Amino acid sequence: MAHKSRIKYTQLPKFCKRYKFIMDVTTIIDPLNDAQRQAVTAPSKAMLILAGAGSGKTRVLVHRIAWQIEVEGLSPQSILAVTFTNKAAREMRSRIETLLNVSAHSMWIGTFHGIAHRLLRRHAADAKLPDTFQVMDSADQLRVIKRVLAALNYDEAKWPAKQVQWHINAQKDEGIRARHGLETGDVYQRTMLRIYRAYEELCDRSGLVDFAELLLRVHELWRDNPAILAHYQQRFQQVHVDEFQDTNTIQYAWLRLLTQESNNLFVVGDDDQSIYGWRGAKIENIYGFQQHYPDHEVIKLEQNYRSTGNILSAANKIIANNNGRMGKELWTEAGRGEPILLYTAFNEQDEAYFVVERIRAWAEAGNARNGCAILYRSNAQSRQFEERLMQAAIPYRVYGGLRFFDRAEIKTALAYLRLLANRHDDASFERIINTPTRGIGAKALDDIRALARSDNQSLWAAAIALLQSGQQAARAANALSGFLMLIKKLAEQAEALPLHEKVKVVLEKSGLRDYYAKDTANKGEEKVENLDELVNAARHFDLAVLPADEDNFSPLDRFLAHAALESGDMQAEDFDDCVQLMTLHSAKGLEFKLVFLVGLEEGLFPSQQSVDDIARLEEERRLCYVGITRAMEQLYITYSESRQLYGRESYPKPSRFLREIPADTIQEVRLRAQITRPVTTVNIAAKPALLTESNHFQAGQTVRHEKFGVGRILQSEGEGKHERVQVKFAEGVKWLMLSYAKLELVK
DNA sequence: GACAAGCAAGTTTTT
DNA sequence: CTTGCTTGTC
Repeated sequence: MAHKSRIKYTQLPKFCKRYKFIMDVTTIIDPLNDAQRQAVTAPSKAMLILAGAGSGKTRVLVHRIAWQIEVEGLSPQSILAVTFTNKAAREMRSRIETLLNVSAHSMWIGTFHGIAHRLLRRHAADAKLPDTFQVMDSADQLRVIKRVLAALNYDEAKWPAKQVQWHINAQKDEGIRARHGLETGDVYQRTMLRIYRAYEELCDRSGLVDFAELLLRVHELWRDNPAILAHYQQRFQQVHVDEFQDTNTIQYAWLRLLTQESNNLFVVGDDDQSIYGWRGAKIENIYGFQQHYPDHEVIKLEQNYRSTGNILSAANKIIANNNGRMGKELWTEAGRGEPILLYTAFNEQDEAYFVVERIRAWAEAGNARNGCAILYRSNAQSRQFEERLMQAAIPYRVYGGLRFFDRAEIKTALAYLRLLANRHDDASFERIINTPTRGIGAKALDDIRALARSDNQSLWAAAIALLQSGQQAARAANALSGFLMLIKKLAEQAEALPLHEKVKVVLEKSGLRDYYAKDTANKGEEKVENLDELVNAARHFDLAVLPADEDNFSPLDRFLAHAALESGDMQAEDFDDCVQLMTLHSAKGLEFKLVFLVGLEEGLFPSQQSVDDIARLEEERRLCYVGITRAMEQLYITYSESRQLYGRESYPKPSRFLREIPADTIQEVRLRAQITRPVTTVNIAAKPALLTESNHFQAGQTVRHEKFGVGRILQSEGEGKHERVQVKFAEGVKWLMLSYAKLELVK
């Protein structure tokens, strides 16, 4: 494909007139600052955009793509844009549509996995996959691994399935196949290799593809089929990547194959926000990029449009403690804003109490609750905040729970559908052969498995063979034949129906819906509702205007792929007016007017498992940087002097990250005096306990606690709701909040 | 096949 | 302390 003559657009206004889309060009260019504009209008070559938090990275991507189409004259089909999450892909697509006022559906905008899946569907045969291949999510994968372990007779206690899964995925992420492994390693290596091999065989026979496999397969497809690779190299004139610092080895290898001829790779990322090293993301890819594309250009986006000066100053100072950064300093035209507020809690309940109290006041001042977030390092921390919020009757929403498509009943229903799509899907076969129970027990299943293994065939084929052999007892044979007939009948009945009718028929005729309806003990009612919701989801799928499809997906295939690849989608709704609770990891990419960064304690944040390793500690620091830069107007940071951990009281030290915050950006909240006063970075840890005359309790008094028994008050501090006392009980010294500990004066 | 008791473990998560 | 999972019993 011949390249059109290209003009440099650095001096934009002069050239505008040459184009008929003058309006569009100004809408594309005008809202950008200099660095952004430079990135958007750069000629086609390898570009690395280092985009700090809140510096408009999505804007640059969106405007860059618009620029390519409107000014460079590229057709939408020649645009590829890759993201990590479906949410990011959706947002990019819709923003392009808004900006250009055209449909973007002919552009390939999607996740690495979504795009890989699409490619594999198109080139299934060349990728050595059956047309009917199905995508497994990680729960499916875990089940398959458990099966493999059982088949190989490995003790699950010694070889935990989770660990095996982690190992296999790590291998695939590095592009390593089981056949590449050597038998020479130690027992661990050899065993893992054997399991990996058996797992690969099973997946191949069942037509199952896990997430890592999607990427690896596409890499191999392109590597081994130069004609196919050349086709896509020519088709995609511009390749855009979001969150480049999160790419792993195979994803980057895949991008390089695609762009090695034209160097047409435009990546946006932030080394300071790389927080997924633990799951294979290679921050090194940013450095690799500079070597692999020698003619690349680097543009830094450092102007921040989100946060106040104080917040940015703290973020800059903290991240400056990391080594080997690309180097970047955020700045803003906005003023310094409010100081960051630091609260030292006595225990985790006090911490929650304080946070919720501030949220209540903030909401009462007329702010929308969903503009406010509580961010924590680990999920377990959410509980006390939830309890407090519930007591205060403040609606809240916790991110990261069980997702719709991950629910057991949904997975079972999907297994029926998958077996209809592909009879040799062993994982689905096993899941549903006796659910609902139909008298097929362990014996029958063992026989089927044995036959499948000896004849190297799928469980479905083996089941038919077993039945025909007539070796089973009449009862078992009847049960098995009943199951096979059921699937055959379902397939016939559902054949011509629209998707949602298919789902409905499957739920009814399989007896699955009845099975849960009768199960009153285990929230069966809720499960039935979920199953009905699945029918609904399928109906939406039917109604959605599917873009004219170049690929040969059946609606059922699409639906199943959607369930595996976009399982998070259904929980994204329902924002309402809720306080947002989430981990720091899930907060990446989001912003809130008011942010509470809680639990800044050594051992918790940074996490205990990370403190001995510089690389991991630096990732924790980046996580802290991510957390701080979520805040737009006001940031609170809290830590507790005591915390219940695994049923034990612990007395953690304040997080080292606190000491990295410049003193002139932060103030300590002093409830007792109802004022805030500046705090120096040195004395944060050394907070003297204050001895005060208290309303009811005084040092020296003896009190009774319903759980700890009788004790003596050592000291007290705080007033009103925040009054607390330190009491020496037989089992130790405790700080108690008078507002919840029901203390009784003994004398 | 359902249910209870016993036991071990206990960051971060998307696809 | 909690949760989730395996084990054992009816």
